[in-house]
Formats: sequence, structure tokens, C-alpha cells
Amino acid sequence: MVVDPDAVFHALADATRRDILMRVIRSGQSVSELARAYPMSFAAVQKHVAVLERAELVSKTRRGREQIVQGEVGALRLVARLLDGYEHLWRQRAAGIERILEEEQ
Amino acid sequence: MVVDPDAVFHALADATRRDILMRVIRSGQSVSELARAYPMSFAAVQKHVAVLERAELVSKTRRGREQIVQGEVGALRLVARLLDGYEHLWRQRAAGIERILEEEQ
DNA sequence: CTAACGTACAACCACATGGTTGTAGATCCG
DNA sequence: CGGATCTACAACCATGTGGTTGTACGTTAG
Repeated sequence: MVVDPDAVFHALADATRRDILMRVIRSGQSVSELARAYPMSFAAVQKHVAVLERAELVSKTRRGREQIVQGEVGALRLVARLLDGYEHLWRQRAAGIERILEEEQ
Repeated sequence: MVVDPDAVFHALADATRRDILMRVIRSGQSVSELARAYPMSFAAVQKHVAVLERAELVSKTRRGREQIVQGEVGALRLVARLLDGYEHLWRQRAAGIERILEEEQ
């Protein structure tokens, strides 16, 4: 399954989810550990994790009765490259303008 | 006003808006020109542009009766740096694991 | 001046989102 | 076994989102 930019950007468009992502990138944590870190219900955190999971920014693995959430850096790289692409367009445009200005001299 | 990551990621979480952004980065276009390019009403495109504008990914400047939408690369760079930050965390973690493995030998 | 064009904005609708509570299934501990 | 813990998921609610249509206003063209 290819990464869906819509899903990845949407997942990143929430401060709580970005915070969860940072935590689990640093080191995997169970859903309850995460839930204890935020002023909201367990179910709410569970939903945030599900959004990150759909975007393939995190993955879960069972360990006994706990579910360990881990960061996945692949999708992140992909959207970072997308943003780089936009910036490349920008530089091309800037270069085009420069070229035109030079030719006008 | 500092860039709001929520706003920027949310703006990018829609294929139509990403397409609009690419177009106007390449070269500024009026709102009507943009509207003609998509299978939706003028008002809908206008709203998408407004979302991009709130995220400071584009800016508008009047030219006669037209409103020219232009790409702004600043916010883009900022969120790209944010993503780089996450990847940095990832590498730190990976480095930490390697160090631990080395010490265990 | 009048007509057409480009824009802005409000009102409305269907649906997704972010939060809640409650219930139920696994798994571990004493 | 029985209780505590971790997880999953459904139902519900308020609010936001993406789309529509309609109306109003400034600007340009004939």
C-alpha cells in the first residue's frame, strides 16, 4: 500500500498527534502510557493513534496485554520529499525570472 | 504572525489545494483562472484559496478587477524543517540503539 | 451608461472529526 | 478462580469541513 499524502498531512495537522508521534519515535510506548500523558480520555488517544496508524506514521505490536506504538519514519520521508518538490518548483520559477531579467539587459 | 503548523498541514491535506499550490507556485493565477481548472464551483475554489491563505502558503494581490494568487514558500520551508526534526529524532533513536548494541558486545 | 466579469460573502446541507461514555473481550497477577 | 489492567469498539454529540446556490458590489469593456 502506497502512502496517501491526504492521510499523512491530515494526521500531522493536530498538535496532540504530532506530540504522540514525537514520543513514540523517541521510544515505543503503550497506548495507556500515551493516554496518561494527555488531558483526555483513553478512547480519544486511541483514536489519535488510529489516525497516525492509517497514515502509516506509526505501527502497533502486541506485547502481552499491551499494544506498543512505534514511530515509522517512511511516510514522513515521503511527504518531506513532496514538500521539497514544491520548493523545487519555486526555485525553478525564481530561476526563470532571473533568466528573463538577465536577457532583458 | 508566526506560521501555525496545524493550519499548514491542514491546508496541505487536500489534493485540490496541493494542486492549486503547485499551479500558483509555478506562476500566479487569478481566482477565476484557478476556478476554471477544477470541476467545482467558483465559491468552492475561493474557499480552498482562503484555507491556503490562512496557512500563509499563498498570498493575493489585486490587479485590476482580478485577484492574483501567488505561492509563498516561507511556510513550506518551516513545516519541511519540522519534518526534518522528526527524522532527526528518529536518527538519534537509531544511533542510541546502535550504541547500546555496541556496548553489549 | 449598461452589460459582463471577477470577487466576496452569507446561508444552507451532508458528512467527517474530536471529544465523550459505556460495554465487552483478553491478558496478567494474587 | 476472580479481580485488575489494557485494549477495542459502538453510540452519541457538538463543531468543522467541503460542497452548493444566491446575492451584492466594484471594475472593465463596448
